[in-house]
Amino acid sequence: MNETISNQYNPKEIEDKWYSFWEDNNIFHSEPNLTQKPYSIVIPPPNITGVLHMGHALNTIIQDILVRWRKMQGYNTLWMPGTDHAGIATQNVVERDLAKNKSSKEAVGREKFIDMIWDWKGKYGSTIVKQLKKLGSACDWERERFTMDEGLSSAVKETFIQLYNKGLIYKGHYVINWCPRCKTALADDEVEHEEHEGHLWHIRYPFRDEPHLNITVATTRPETMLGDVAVAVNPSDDRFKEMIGETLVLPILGRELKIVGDDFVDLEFGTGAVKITPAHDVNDFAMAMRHKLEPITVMNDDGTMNSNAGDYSGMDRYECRQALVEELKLKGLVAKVAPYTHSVGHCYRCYTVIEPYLSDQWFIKMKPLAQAAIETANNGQVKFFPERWKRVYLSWLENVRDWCISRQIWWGHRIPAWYCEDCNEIVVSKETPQNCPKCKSSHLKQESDVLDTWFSSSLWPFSTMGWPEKTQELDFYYPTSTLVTDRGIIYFWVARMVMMGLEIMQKKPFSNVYIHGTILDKGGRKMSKSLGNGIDPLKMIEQYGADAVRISLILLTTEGQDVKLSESKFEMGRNFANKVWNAARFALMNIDSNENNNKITLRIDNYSFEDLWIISRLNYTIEKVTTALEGFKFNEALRTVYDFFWREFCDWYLEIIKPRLFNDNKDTKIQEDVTEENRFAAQNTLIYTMDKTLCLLHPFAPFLAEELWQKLKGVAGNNFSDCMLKSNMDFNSIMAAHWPMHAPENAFPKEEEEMRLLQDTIRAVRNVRSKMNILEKQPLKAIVVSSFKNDVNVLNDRKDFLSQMANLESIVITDSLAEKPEEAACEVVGKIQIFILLSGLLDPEAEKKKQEKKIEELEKYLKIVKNKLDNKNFIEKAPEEVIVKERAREKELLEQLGKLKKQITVTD
RNA sequence: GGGCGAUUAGCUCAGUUGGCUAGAGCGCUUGCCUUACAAGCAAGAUGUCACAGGUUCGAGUCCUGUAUCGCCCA
Repeated sequence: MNETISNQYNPKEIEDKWYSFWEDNNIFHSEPNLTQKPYSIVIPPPNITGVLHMGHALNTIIQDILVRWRKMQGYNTLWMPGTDHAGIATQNVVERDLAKNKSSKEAVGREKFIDMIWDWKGKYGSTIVKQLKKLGSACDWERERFTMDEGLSSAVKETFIQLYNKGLIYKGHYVINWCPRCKTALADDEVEHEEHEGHLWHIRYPFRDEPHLNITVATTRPETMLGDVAVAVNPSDDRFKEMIGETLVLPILGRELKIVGDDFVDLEFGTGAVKITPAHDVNDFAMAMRHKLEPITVMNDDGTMNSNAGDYSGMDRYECRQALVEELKLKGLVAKVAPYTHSVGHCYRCYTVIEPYLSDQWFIKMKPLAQAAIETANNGQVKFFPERWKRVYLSWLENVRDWCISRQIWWGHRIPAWYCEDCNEIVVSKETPQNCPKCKSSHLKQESDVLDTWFSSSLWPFSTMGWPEKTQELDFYYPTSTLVTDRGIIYFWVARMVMMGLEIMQKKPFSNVYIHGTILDKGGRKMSKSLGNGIDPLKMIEQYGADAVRISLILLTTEGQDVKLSESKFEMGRNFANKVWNAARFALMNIDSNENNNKITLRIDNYSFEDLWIISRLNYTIEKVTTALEGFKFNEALRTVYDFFWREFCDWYLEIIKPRLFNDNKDTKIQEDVTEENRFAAQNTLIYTMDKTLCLLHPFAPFLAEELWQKLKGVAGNNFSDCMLKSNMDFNSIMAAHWPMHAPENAFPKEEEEMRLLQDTIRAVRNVRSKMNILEKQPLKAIVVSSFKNDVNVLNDRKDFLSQMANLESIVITDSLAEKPEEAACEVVGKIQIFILLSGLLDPEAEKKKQEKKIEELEKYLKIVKNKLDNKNFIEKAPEEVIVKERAREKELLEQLGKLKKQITVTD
């Protein structure tokens, strides 16, 4: 007996140990090596403000599975980790701290404020990294990057300059999405739309020359009317077309407004006449440009009304709305107030209602970049899993507008542009310029805006590998292999990485994009802080172990579908981990140490039937798991290992081989048949199967797999036949073991077929036992009848096997029975009939009823099968193999029924 | 308004190219503390595959439509 391990798996005892072992041995790290095949993944960099949630956990686990699996397959694997500076989010956190002390970023100043954020980052910015490690992430931490570190900042500047010089970046005066709380511009996709039940106000605008007449316009945001510069109607609208060119008077401010004709106006909306407020609406701005109208901005950057708003100046936009409507009502200018549901944009960081706002911003021209990104997906160079996300990606790219990249915040990459205070020249440069290149003035002022955080994120796949320097990493690992992410950032991040990769590197950033589902709560709602319905992965790791969390999540996640999660679901993973642990415990208790084993040379005939069976099942499992992983079907891969390990290896194989292992126990049946070689063959198969299964399991449950693999290896030794794989590294770790290979010579279909027959027979006996309330420990007498000679032969060969697994004291196997045994319970399964002799225990009435019920059931099935076979069309059109199958089924059913009916007659 | 996904056992979900007497986990019933595991073992029960049409020898699977729920875009 070898080292005994606890009879319950305790993950806490081993997880940190193995993580340190992997880190200390530098096994997560890789270096470019042109003789090897690369496999690389860049992590979606979590925000430094982030705290690990279930979404991160799932995302991380999937990447870890891929990385560990490919590493075992012999790829030179890089998983590039890092974090994102998260401009607005991080700035908000530090601002909130300041506010607690009655201070503000304005009070401390830009430079000091940025220092404070760096301090904050130093203190808390690695929280999430530590949490990722708890999950077991095999990231190359030596290469960890941060979007604001020196190298990445250089990449950002370089990219900006390249794009600017190519005319793909420009500065312009346009209506953008403005968050009045964050006081910054946002990109279109950073605005979240939500249906609001608001109102549609119909407001009368009188004609200048005939004040008793008016045109009614409809708006959901009446406060913006203060910025109106015209009223537009559709030129084909018979109601209004005669009025084009006439002049209206804007109520309250008295501004004169021309009526213009524009096709854009929707005849159906509101009254058919719309006010034009170019400074506060994107469409109005476009119309104003067409009609050469000068925009008038009526708000400040904090959402209060500015001096153009007359008496309303200084009022908050919503106060203003209310007051202004009151005034209009008093003046009799409100024609109608209709309830109106419309979509309202909110800031994705603070959920404040977005204000369309005219301002000076920097933009990237998207059309040319998008075109290349579209082609790359269309020609299959970048593939999506599941494929449907390709369409989502494409539809965004096809309709994308120019990307507003400037942000009026302080934390981020400052735009590398300077303005000459003398001649207004814009200088874009990587280094701070000393003089204006145009007028030689030294009065240069740097642009105060920073870049959208997603700008730096879009460079992530190559900036992390050292670009703009020429590095070996870029040569070897770029383009990366797979990107794993959530559907929520297909626009923000995935599409932009493709555009930037193609533009800057002239190569796609990755080949595959795997989009996983979103983790929801029990009721199918998104997990969120405000709802308080989140499940903390760290708490679950603490409670169940990291492997249990990993196993459970993967078992629950079918390709790309959302996952409804509750805490109790983690029991599934824990129970499986415990099962694996205990199987290994069994192995450790029942294998000899390696010295003994080395004395014996095994030949194929030392192996028993069940050894070949489990080797064959394992072989099949290896193929299925590998294929599933290749298709990103993680759930199917793990489910396959799970079913094999539990339902075949543990439930059957381990039970079957017990007598061969317990050779010092004289009570065990069929002891005398066990030779030294045969016993060793069982041990060898046991170890072999454990070894390979742990390898298959390792990407999913790395801690457990490593612990048990090391333990078994410690006992079984390196030279234990060929069952243990040599490490491809200088030291031993399952991380460096070879991924098991499917091999045709390990398939034993005959044994698999025979095992099915045996299992059916054994289950039938156990079934009788259970129905008759006979304890397992009580041996039974059985007679097995089959008119199929092959079945009889197989069963005869495996008599001991049957006796052992069904606890039979005697067993008779025959191809026919002269008469039905007295007082016997009968089961019919497949082609065979089993009698269990139960003198004095049997209730003949109950037995008869049971048989009748069975006959009824079988006749129902027979009818279905007959109907098929009697159908001429079926015989003509169905494939041969299907017909053969149905015929066999018919034959079997007839056989079963014949036996059962005879049975009844005899009983009567 | 447009797009996508879901609807299968009490619950959570699998179900590849149509061949299905529709599966798993949890829960439930019965019996077991059997020397790896009670986080376990053995045996079992449970379904108008959302609905309505259609294609087909054959539909949970393919097509059309409807309903409900969810997500995204405008």
